[in-house]
Amino acid sequence: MIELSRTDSGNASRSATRAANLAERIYGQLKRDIFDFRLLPGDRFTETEVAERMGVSRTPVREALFRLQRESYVEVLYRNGWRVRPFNFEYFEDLYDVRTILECAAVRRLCDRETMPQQLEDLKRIWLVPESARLEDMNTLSALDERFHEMLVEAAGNSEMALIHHDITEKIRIIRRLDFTKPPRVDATYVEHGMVLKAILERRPEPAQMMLKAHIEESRREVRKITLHMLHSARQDAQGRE
Amino acid sequence: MIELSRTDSGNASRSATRAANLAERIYGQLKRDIFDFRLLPGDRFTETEVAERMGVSRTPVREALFRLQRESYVEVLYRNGWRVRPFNFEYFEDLYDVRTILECAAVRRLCDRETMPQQLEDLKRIWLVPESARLEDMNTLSALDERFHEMLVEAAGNSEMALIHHDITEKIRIIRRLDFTKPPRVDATYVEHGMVLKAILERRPEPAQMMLKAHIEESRREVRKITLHMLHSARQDAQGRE
DNA sequence: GAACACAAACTTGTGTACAAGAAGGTGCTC
DNA sequence: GAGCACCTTCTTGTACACAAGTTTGTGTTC
Repeated sequence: MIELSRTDSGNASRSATRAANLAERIYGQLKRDIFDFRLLPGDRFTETEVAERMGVSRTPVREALFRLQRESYVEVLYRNGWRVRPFNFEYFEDLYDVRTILECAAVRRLCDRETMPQQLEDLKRIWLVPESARLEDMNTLSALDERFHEMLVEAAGNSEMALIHHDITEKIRIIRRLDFTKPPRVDATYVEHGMVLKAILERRPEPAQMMLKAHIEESRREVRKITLHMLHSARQDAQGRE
Repeated sequence: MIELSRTDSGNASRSATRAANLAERIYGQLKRDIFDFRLLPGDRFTETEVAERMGVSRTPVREALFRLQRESYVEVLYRNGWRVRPFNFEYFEDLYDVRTILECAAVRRLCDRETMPQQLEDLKRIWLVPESARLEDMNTLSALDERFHEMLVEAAGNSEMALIHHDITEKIRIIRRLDFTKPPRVDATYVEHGMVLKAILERRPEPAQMMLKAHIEESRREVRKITLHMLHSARQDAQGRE
């Protein structure tokens, strides 16, 4: 089976299961609420409200909220409740840019190495496969795509860079998933990832960076188109529920 | 007077003054304790201990500690106290690398612009001065050096990149200050900053990046030498006090 | 009817009490 | 004396009570 593990201290989908402490569980739950648009950008809520809904006291709720605040998902209004941070497209654009910078730097470093790290082998096994062996499940692919980019950076060997990149990945996941709603992008992803990998293995940093950049740019463009529509319908859903 | 303001939500030296809430004050105080080696890497302590010393309850102390944990200054041992994270030189090396990557990317972007942002003018007024007008106070220079690099990144116009770079700056400040303990480095800093600025203003990205890289590398080398000695004597001081 | 003062209802910030669990010392057994 | 079980002590995790301050609605005045 494919190994994709990571220390992963902030994954919204998994942190709920291993609930070492309440605060972490609340953190995961809130994050998922935001990601699944149950809590919409701009929505206001109070600590007591969350505490009652989750059946715990305010203490762990506050701890979770402070973490989410630090990660800029929510903001506190002095003695006046909390708010899910409104969508800011410039924010995501900026994050995409930083992501590109870091990944390109990682690729450059990889090409400079004489021996390739294990991660590259793992990636080859996943992405350099015949067309018939390509996966089709959107959720799996979305997760694999994330791991492709993260593992590239991890392979470069700078843990702090990998950590920062991981944080960015977490932050843009909320809109990035939308990239995999259309099948054509799936095939394109296989092709583009494959080309990047080959360029790295052939130690050709310039083409590798260029293709990686183009690939991210393509995905970003796709997401940009979908997000507005998505947000709109989520708002309508929410109104329908009221 | 020179304007160097920044939103700056985590500066150890300033956050204590404007104590909006206790948690922030404790945060600043603890950070300063770590920076000034009153709390040494590896030192263990408890929440109650800190709370009593600062004359507050555990609640704001915990909030402050969680922030410091997230910024990887301290770590919690499950139901067994807290510890100042032991010095890890690889950690600082990695951060220096990421810093270099981000600043080089910023410089590249700056060179691509047709009009230069205001920040560049400010930096010129500080660093492109005759030798006679150079400042000599180490603390001021250390702060100005930090702002030079931060402002370069801010000038590039990507707020998220600037934020990440700012976080890194905060994290390496504890050892970076040591760079300004020797006068020769002061002169070198003036020369090197000046050269970088000129190269940017002349829209020559390659030399600009190379010089910036060399400058950071030089500073890193200097710090590397001093840190070990510094840490050693801090440990001896601490033992003498016991 | 409009504007202002006031009070009631909430909200977060902080302090405190108690619960769950880890570590280390103490006494017992062999 | 060595090893083990137990218990005390101390730690963080959580709940809850109260303080400080904001908002909002209501009543009064003009």
